[in-house]
Amino acid sequence: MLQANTIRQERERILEGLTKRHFPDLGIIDRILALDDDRRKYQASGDEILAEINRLSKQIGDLFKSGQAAEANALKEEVAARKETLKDVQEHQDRTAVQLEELLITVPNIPHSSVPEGRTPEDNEVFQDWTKPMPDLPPDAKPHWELAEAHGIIDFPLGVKITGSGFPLYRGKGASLQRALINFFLDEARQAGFEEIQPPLMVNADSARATGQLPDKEGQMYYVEKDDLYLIPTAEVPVTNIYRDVILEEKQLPIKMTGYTPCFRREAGAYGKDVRGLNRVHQFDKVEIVVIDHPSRSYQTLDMMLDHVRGLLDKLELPYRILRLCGGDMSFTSALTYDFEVWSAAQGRWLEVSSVSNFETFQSHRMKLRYRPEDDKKTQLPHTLNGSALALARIVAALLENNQDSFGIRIPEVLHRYTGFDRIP
RNA sequence: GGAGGAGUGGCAGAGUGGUUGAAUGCAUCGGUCUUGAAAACCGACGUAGGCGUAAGUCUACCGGGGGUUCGAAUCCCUCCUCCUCCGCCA
Repeated sequence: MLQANTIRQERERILEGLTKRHFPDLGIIDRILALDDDRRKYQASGDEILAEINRLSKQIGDLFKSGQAAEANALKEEVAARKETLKDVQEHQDRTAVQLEELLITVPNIPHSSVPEGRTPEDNEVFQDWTKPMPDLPPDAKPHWELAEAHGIIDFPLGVKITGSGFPLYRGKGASLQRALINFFLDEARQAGFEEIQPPLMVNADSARATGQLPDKEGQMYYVEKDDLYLIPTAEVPVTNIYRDVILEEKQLPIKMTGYTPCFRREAGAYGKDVRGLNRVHQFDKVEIVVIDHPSRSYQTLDMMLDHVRGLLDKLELPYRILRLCGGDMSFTSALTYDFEVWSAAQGRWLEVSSVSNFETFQSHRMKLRYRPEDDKKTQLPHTLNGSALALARIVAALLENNQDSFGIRIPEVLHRYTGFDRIP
């Protein structure tokens, strides 16, 4: 969420940013500013009345103590009159504050200057293309869902039986491969200085709101009505919320965390070839990296995170490219996002396996995360960043397809010590 | 799930209706002293919002929300969390 103050001070930059996003309602900015003016006006007069009431109350107390009950009772009536006025002012103030909040929460983050123009995924910029050779597939190459079935490592129908579509069941070497990838990703993150976190897999509404899932992505999350809890769509939600309502010391920055969790996404209404096999599922495993850093360093940190993800994909020997998302395709909360896509050779398509973003102060403001600069008493908003490192299901899809030969599937060398086998079957 | 108790500043811990945003101790920061350090002493030390160039000043906040009252950390209602005992249980 943007701050009303920022909008007032940088109105032009905000308007340009929203234009780049193709945000349809630029008029909202001036409506916000008008509401904010109102809010301040109401607060000023409300505070003035409160101050007067406080003064009178003290006088009443003193009068009672010195036995002047009649004078005290006269003042009581004055207070009562002021409270009538106050009630009216406060109603206006509250209503204005609510309206302001409702508008502010609908304004997306302002894109970084490097974000390319564009409306749709086709407009995303290929930031780093794959220039090395693509996998050499056998003539009878199969898509991963057929390979998975042929080798008995993923059972989609069983997932349907037990739960429903989009909940794959991994078994045998398929299950081991999942576990191997998770451990590999976690070890790499730990070696890169990220603290490992095992967070709750359900969050309350406050947490979901803080990272921006509520209210804009409500339909994306599974909701447990009886306990008013949401299944997490990504570890980002619980892990970032560790620092909700926290004031950090500047020297604590950067804070680097990683966490493995299953992720649950409803993906309502999605069917067809895009969702075959592991391409899009309701439950998948992901290792997330989250960083809270000083605003002056956050874009270097973003580069560091890109390097980290590059390293993972290099070690897994998967062909990948990096996209810089255009203004129209970026998520609501992000200021700059890079997507990693791996080549899934048998399907002949790129699959998104990681999204690495800098949210600048958008999340920290929304969740009241601040830091205290060393040379200043006034708290500031740090930048928050996160990225997948990595999302499993599609990595597995690409791995199966790209590494198939006429006899089976070759496991990348880096995973051998985790799987305990080097081939499937 | 049942019964009882409790939630106050970074921590500990006073405070049951009237200069209490909140005593005191610890921690932290600045200073004096010291060759240096420690100790001792002096001082500072919450967050957010409004007004103001600033100094400053006003308002709100003692788990969350609501209420009583001229006035609430203090009384009432409600929710949440923690502790103890019982029940259940990976």
